[in-house]
Amino acid sequence: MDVSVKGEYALRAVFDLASRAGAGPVKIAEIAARQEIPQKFLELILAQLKQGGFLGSRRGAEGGYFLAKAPEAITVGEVLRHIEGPIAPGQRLRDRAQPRDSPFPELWAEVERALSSVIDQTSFADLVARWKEKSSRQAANWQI
Amino acid sequence: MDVSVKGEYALRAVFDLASRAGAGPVKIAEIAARQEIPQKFLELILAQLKQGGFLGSRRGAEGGYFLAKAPEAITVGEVLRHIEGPIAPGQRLRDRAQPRDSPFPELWAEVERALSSVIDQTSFADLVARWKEKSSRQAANWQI
DNA sequence: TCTAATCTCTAGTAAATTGATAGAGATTAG
DNA sequence: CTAATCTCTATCAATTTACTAGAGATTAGA
Repeated sequence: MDVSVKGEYALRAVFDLASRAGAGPVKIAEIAARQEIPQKFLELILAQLKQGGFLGSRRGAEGGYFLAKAPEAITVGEVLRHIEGPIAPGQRLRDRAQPRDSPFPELWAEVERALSSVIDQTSFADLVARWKEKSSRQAANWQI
Repeated sequence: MDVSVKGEYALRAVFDLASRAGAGPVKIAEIAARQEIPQKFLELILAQLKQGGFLGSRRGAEGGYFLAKAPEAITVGEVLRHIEGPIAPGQRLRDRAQPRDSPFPELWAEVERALSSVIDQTSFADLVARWKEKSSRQAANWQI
């Protein structure tokens, strides 16, 4: 019921790119350093995110990765589902037998709705906005 | 981000006992058969649930397991957390480095609140009530 | 007191998943 | 050309997951 390290790395990477959207390709090595992600591991994750349509890339010198869509158009839920597979609980036993009329499928549906109300409603533009908000408040405190 | 098979078995077992609350000990073999859980695996799960204070047991002939509290006093969240460990996301990297002021801790907190609003507010008494509701509606349909 | 029925405790284990690492190849800017 | 990057394929150790095995302890009832 938690998010894998890989999933969290993926979110951080997309966030990193979202906070630099429009400024050209960003090198894997830069993202790895800033977000403290093992570089070779990050390479695999970025490739998977590209294959999922979230990122674009350019090879060669001055190459790197960039968002394939606007930050407003990418949600946390989409990225997480693409990296982690189905997020909803109650899936592991869905193929196996389950006793006739159990109350659990309904419960899992409720859980999924609750989860979705957060992760599918939060875009990377939202995350960047909140992060800038917080940074500026901290800066204000420093003044005092 | 899903519930383990073990976790779902645990919920089913507690549900099974909740739907028979007050009627004396229930044998592992019965629960295993009704809920379609491998018996030897279920034994371990029930022992863990007992150790968590959810169940009581009696050994020997006519022995079995029973709820240690009223069904109203046991929530899905409690059982799940006891079997699965922390349910909240964003925990895997909590010890390792994370970049200064990231927007994710706040996001994980939101996710946890959303999750909690379902699993910590749903008791096994609720589950049994919903299940009886559904059963009686189905019975009504059969009449027609 | 016997005995059959149960829970209990300790081990073990095959398969899958996780979180990486290694290195050669393809592509591009300058 | 060449240095800088992304890309592709393999490999791998550690951990977790979902079980199974079997002997031991306890209890109800005859």
